[in-house]
Parts: sequence; C-alpha cells; structure tokens
Amino acid sequence: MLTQQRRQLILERLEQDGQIVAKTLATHLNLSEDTIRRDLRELAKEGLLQRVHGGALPASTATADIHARQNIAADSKQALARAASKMIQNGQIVLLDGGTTTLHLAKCLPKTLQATVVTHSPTIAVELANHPHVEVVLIGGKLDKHSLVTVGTAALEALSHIRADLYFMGVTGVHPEAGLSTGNLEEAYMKRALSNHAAETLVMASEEKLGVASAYMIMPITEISGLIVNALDNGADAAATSVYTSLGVTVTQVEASQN
Amino acid sequence: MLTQQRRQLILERLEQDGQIVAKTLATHLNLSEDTIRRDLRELAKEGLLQRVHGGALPASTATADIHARQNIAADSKQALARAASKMIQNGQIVLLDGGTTTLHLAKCLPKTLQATVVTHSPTIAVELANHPHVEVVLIGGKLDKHSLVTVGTAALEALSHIRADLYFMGVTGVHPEAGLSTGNLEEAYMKRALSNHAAETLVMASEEKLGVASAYMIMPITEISGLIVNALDNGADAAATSVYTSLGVTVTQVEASQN
DNA sequence: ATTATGCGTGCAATTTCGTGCAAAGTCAAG
DNA sequence: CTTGACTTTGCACGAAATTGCACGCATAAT
Repeated sequence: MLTQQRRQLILERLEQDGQIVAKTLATHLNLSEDTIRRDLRELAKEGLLQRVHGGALPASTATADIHARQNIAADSKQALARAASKMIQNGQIVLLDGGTTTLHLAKCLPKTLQATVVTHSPTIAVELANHPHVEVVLIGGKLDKHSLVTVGTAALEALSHIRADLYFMGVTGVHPEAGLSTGNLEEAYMKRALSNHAAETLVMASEEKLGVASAYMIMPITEISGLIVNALDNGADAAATSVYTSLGVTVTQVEASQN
Repeated sequence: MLTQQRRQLILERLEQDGQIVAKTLATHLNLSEDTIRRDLRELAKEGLLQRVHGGALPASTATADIHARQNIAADSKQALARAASKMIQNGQIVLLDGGTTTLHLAKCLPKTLQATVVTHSPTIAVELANHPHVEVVLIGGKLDKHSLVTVGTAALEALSHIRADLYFMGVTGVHPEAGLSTGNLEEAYMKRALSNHAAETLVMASEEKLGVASAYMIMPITEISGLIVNALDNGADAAATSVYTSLGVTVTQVEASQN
C-alpha cells in the first residue's frame, strides 16, 4: 500500500467513524504505530484532522472553527469592516459574502442603515436580524459545513434573480498574477457568481492574505473595482499597493485603530 | 474512547441537559469518578464550564441564565425533541421548521444520523453543521426578523423543488376546531407550503400550545399525520388526546424525563 | 454535631508520544 | 547496471499523558 493511499484511507475512515485510534489502525493495517502516528502528524499539519492523544478526531467542525478563526487578526479585520461599512449608502442593495471578515462588517453596520443585504451566510443573516431597517435576504442552497455558507446550483439559481449595487467579497488569497483565490471550489464558483450580480465588487483582505494564492482561483484582480486592505507597519505601503492600482483597482488602506 | 472525545461529549451533554453529575457520568461511561473529575477540572480551567460540588454547570452566567430561562419550558420541549428524533431514519429527507422546539430537535439528533435536512431557519442550519453525516439544505428567501426564518415567494419557489419524507412543524396553537395556527401570516403560508411538500407532517406542541388558537390559521388538524405532545400531569391524558385521535391523527405522548 | 459524599493530591502502572537511528526501498542521473 | 540522494519504515529509549487507587481534607446533608 502506498503512503498517499494510506493517508487517504485514514481520512475516509475518520469521516466514516468520526475518530481514529492509532493502535487499532496499526494492527488492522499490519503496520507499526509509528507509521500511523507519522501519518496523523502530517495530516494534522495540513489541517485535515485534529491530532489527539491516542489517535485523531475530525478537523474542528464549523462552529468551533469559526469561533477560533474569529479571533485571528480580529483587530485588523475590524478596521477593514469599519472602512467597508462607510462605503454603504442608504437605499442600496448589498451582497455580503460569508466569512469572518464580512461578519465583522455585518456587526459594525450602523443600526440606522436602511438597505437590503443579500447574503448566502446564515450566520450573517442571523446577525443582521438586529438591524431594524435592513431587509435581509438569504440565498438558499446546500450548506457548506466548513465555511458555513450555501453553495451549489440552488444557490446560483436563487442569485440569478438579484442585481445588487455592491458586493463585499472575502478571499483567502490576493495575488497580482494569480488573482483572487479561495480554498474551496464550490465557494470559488459562488463568489464569481456573486460578483457577476453586483455593479461593483469590493474585496476585503486582511494582512495575511496579501501576496498569497489559494488552491482555487475566483477571478483576476482586474475584474474587481476596489480592494480594502490594512495599512502595513513598515513604509512599504506605496510599493505594495501600486501593483494593484496599476491594474485599475482602487486600493483603500486602513489604519489599524486602537481598541 | 479518546480523551478529547470524552471531553467533547461532556460539553455537549452540559449544553443539552444544563448540568453534569460526575458520579452519574462515571457510571455511564464505565470510568472512575477521578477521571471525570479531572476532565471537569481541565475544562473549567479553560473556562468551558463552571465546576461545582458534585459536577459542573454551564460556564458563563449569561449562558447559564439562558439555560435556566430555556429550562422553564425546555424540559418538556426537550422531551418532545427526543421523541421526534427517534422518528427519523437514516436516508430520509426531513423538513425542519424554525423555532425553539425544532432547534431542540436539531440539537439532539444523533451525530451518527445520515439524512438530508431541509430547513428555512438559518439558526438550525448552523446548528446542524456539526453533524458530519447530515446534508443541510437551506431554503432562502426574505428573512423574517422576529421568527428568524425565511419566508416569501423566493422561499416558496425554492421549496417547490423539494419533496421530503417528514416535516416537523412548530406551531403556537393547536385547537380541535380552529386547527393549527401561528402568530404571523407569512409564516402560516410557509408552514402550509412546507407541509404540502412532505409525505408526513408531524406537529410538535409543548403543553402550553394545546387547546389555544393564534391569529393566523395554517391548516385544519385533519391534514397532519401526527401530533407529538407532552404527557399531562393530571390523569386527563386520554380525554385530551381522544379529540385528536378521532380526527385521524396519531398522538404521541411523551413523558417528561428526569434530569 | 455527625455522617456521608465529594474533592484534591500524590503515587504507581500503563499507554502513548516524539526523536534519533539504521535498514530497506525508490528514483533518477550517470 | 550502478551509484548516490532521498523517502519510508520499524525499533529503541526517554519523556509525557492517562488512568485508577489511596489517603486526608472539605463540603453538604441529616
């Protein structure tokens, strides 16, 4: 049995049983526990499972995961969110992506805002129920458990009836040549479709997303109209952003504010 | 069972029951109380629960409060939920209504269940993201801010493509002559439509809903196939339910369980 | 006050973990 | 075909984690 094959099997069994016990699996496959442990360590490093004493468990599931992710770079994301919220005007129809950055945006929208927000994230929809003058439209579809947004043809179909003014997109990678990217194919399709149904697409990218590329490309940078990013600590701002401005994208730099 | 898995189980059980009794759990899991106590100590150190003499309670006073508040009617609703969850079989397609009663149902579905759950409640959709083998389909539409479910023509349209085996309906009134009712017109339409797209409709009604009628009628009692209610304290059970059984509805009475 | 139950610590037995290391296997260039 | 770099695997050994038990103390109940 090939190593990669074995790792695949581990993931399948993990999905099926909800757990892996190193010793059991070693006996079952006629391998030393060391080998299994090595596999588990590797897979854990790639984030495909969660290593625990005695074996492994599925990679932290959605909600626990999103709570953990929420705290990553929360300050810089909140700064982005505040800047983005100022770009929305009364009466507009806004598409709001799923993800932690846009969740911050939803939370910091002024309570007085009168607008229609269309989203495919149930989390964001629930959050916006607190805003009395915002009409919330939820795009249905198959729920992606990792990113907690709806995807699939049903979602695309529901979207087809909608034409919005703004779309705030979250991504996991922004790269001058590789374009905008994310880690999930279905999501990539969805984001592309959302962008096609809005007059303007604005990408919100916190510091760690800049200059990196994820597995699935959404679209080239040239197709968006604005990029909202954090101001860098060092003085390299101008150099870092000129790449994007030269592609015709308006770059909004946000100073991290003190909390 | 892996240690981490056990800790996870403790947290889940804490959320479901609102309390943990060390001794009971130790017996139940065939472990020494020492081990359980150690777990509780660890989890308390992480702030995930509050250690008390004899066991543990939910962590923050806020959530404890929510649980206390929910527990007023929660015991009976949870009993309903447990009974309802047993009616779902692997491979089925289930429509789940919004509301607290059905949220309880979502929470107590076994993690091993393999089924498709269709819902128009974003809250329930997010909750079910934790169930690895449940495919979650969210019905989109305009979000009703009060009841936190989607309604409107978009929701009806999305629903039109779906045909389910079971529909678990929540209502605010069950009355022999006035039928099933709820407090919101859009919701009434939606529930009626959901019922039309399932082979069987089962209504979950906690004690205080029986014999009362709300503003908007959903449908007559005769159109549903089952009614899940709490067993009454007094001996009036037979009399109270005979009205419904004579209308051709299977009544499932649930004993409130002891915590 | 007294009794019973639960708590925490220390301890020992067992299991699991990680690392270093060597043997066996793989692959490609020469 | 051979050589050499690299990967994979199993083993050894010390470190760390887990668990059950015993003992003395704290807390709750009667």
